[in-house]
Amino acid sequence: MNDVFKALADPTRRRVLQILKTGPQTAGELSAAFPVSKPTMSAHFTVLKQAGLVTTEKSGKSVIYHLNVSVLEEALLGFSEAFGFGRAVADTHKETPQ
Amino acid sequence: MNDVFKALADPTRRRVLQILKTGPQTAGELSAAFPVSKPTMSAHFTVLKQAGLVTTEKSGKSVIYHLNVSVLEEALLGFSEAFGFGRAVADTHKETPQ
DNA sequence: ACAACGATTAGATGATTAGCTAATCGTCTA
DNA sequence: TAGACGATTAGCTAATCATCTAATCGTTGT
Repeated sequence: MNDVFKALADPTRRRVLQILKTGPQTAGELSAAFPVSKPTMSAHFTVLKQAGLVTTEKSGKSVIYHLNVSVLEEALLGFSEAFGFGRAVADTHKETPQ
Repeated sequence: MNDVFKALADPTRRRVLQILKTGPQTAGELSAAFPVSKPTMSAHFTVLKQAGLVTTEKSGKSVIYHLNVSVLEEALLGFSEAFGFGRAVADTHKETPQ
C-alpha cells in the first residue's frame, strides 16, 4: 500500500494508469505517449508492477500491460475511508451494504 | 495536485493527516507521535503545508496544525473519477448532481 | 531583561530516484 | 541462421529526499 502511494507520486506513472484504463497496451505503445526514453519508461513500469497496479502478458515480441484496477481502488478507498469520504464509493462499486 | 500526491507518498505524512483528522494539534504534539526528530517533522509539515493539505495557526509559543480535508478530497476524488470509482463519493459528499 | 521553551532554519550526509546512452535478451521472419 | 525489432538490463549522473545535530527565532513568564 505504501508502494501504491509511492507509485502514484510520479505524474508519468499516474498518466500511464489513466491510459491503461482505456485498455491494455504494449510497452512500446505506452512509451510513445511520453517524451522520455524507453528505458526510463521501463523503469516506471517496474515500479507500477511492483506496486501491483499493472500486470503483464507476453505476446510474441511485445509485452502487454494491463491495469489492475482493484489494487488502485483498494489503496485509494482504504485511505479515503479513514477520512470519511470513501465509504459511499466502496458501496457503489463493490455492491456492499452501507 | 501533483504536490498532494507527492505529499501522500510518505507514510509519516499520511499518518500526520490521519492524526489531524481527529482534531488540530501543535507541532510538538504531532512530533511526539513519531520516532523522528522535531526538525524532520517540521520538514514534513512544510511539505504538507505546501500541498495545501494542512493550515497553520499561531497560538503563543505553539503552532497549531489543522487538516484541510477539501484539498485531500479533491485530489483523491478527482483522480478516482478518472477510473470510474470516484463519482459516487463526490455526489454523496458534495451534494453535486450526477 | 533574561532564561526557558516551542518551533523553525541552516547545513551536512546517505539513500533513493528519474533520467540518459549503450548493451543485451528474446522472438519473429526472411 | 541472420537480421530486425520490442523490451529490458547495466551503468552512470544529477537531483531530490529523509534524516540528523547545532543554531536561531519568537514568545512567555519571572
